[in-house]
Amino acid sequence: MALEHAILVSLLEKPGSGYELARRFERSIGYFWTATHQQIYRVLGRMESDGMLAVRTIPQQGRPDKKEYSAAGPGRAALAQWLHEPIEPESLRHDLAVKIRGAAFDDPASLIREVERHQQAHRDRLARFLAGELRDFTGPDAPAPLDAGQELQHVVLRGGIAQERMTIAWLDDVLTTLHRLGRSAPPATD
Amino acid sequence: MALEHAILVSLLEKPGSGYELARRFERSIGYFWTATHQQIYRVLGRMESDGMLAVRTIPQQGRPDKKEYSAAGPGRAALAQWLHEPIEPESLRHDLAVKIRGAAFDDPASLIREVERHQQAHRDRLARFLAGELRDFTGPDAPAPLDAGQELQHVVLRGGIAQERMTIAWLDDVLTTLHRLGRSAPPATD
DNA sequence: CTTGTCTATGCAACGAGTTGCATAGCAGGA
DNA sequence: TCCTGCTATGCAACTCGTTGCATAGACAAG
Repeated sequence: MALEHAILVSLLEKPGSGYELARRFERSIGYFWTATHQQIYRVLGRMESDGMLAVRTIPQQGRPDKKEYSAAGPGRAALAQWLHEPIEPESLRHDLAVKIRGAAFDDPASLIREVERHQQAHRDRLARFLAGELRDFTGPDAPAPLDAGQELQHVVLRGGIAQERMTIAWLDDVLTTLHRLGRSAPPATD
Repeated sequence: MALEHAILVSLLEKPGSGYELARRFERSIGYFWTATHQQIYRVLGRMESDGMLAVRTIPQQGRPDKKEYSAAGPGRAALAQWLHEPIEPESLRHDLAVKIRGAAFDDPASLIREVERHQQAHRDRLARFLAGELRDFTGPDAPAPLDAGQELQHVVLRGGIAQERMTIAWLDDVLTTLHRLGRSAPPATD
């Protein structure tokens, strides 16, 4: 149920349309939450009919009207209430780990390419995160001093950076293990 | 759709009932995947009717019969096929990060307790992972040398350990930031 | 001129995951 | 004695998330 709250946070940071929100979820919000435009439109519609959001319809030429949402009083109050409720620590879901463990019943070496592909995706994501950090928080064009909201955005981004670095290092460990098993052990054929 | 595959991996490692699988998902499989008994029973039923699993009914006294599942030929073949298909790198879902960023619109200091609670949960999980590593892989009672399956289980567990260590360190960073904002900045009231 | 991409919204169907409840005997502690 | 918890399975109702599709004009590249 945190998608609602992620949307509220994003709209408090800056009002916007469903389409704009979807693009933010590909960028900065995407550091810690993903959502497709479908989910976003559905949840926005529900929140609007629950009176959690204010809407302003902006007519446009040659394209559908833009509906700009903002988090009005009730939405902001709902967010504040949620912030004071305890939540459960995350549970893990890691498909690649399922594959790694499953490789015992196939050829471990055949997974090497897949692991390398994932590692490259994480390297790319790390590069994007570092570029964003430089642009928004630590580079010469960044505002100084940062306000509280920016400090909090920065510490969340540092979490994403740490996550990617850790994952890249772990996948090195996985690759070393797969290479070692490929040399010493034939595929399991039990 | 990876729950099916996680179940297949677990059943290949050792056949068992739905109930036993549910408990494995609280332990070793839980390093990288969680599932409740409801999900497991439902998926087991579907896989059984699809002929992916072999079932053996074991009568018991004073409790319902146990249905012991094992991954027969078709199930194993399906797993092998999935292992050779590429999958998408994980997308992140981190409720606590939503809260941290939302704290800009509330009192940052009021989140400190919640973050500390999460950090403690991660410390506990790290302790469980380290105890499991000692028991199964690096301690005096562990088998030596490890076979390929055990090596792969170990590298997955090392991933969990690295994840928990990274998270604990990041939450230190978050706490430092929240304390700093609590001292210097009043809650946003815009 | 056609193909593709971007803006902007939305429906429909499906599968995945959560929560509450139900059955039912057996064992152990307050 | 009562209450809690363990083994063992399962139904029902719900929300969340994904995928495919549809509309429709603007604009750029080939």
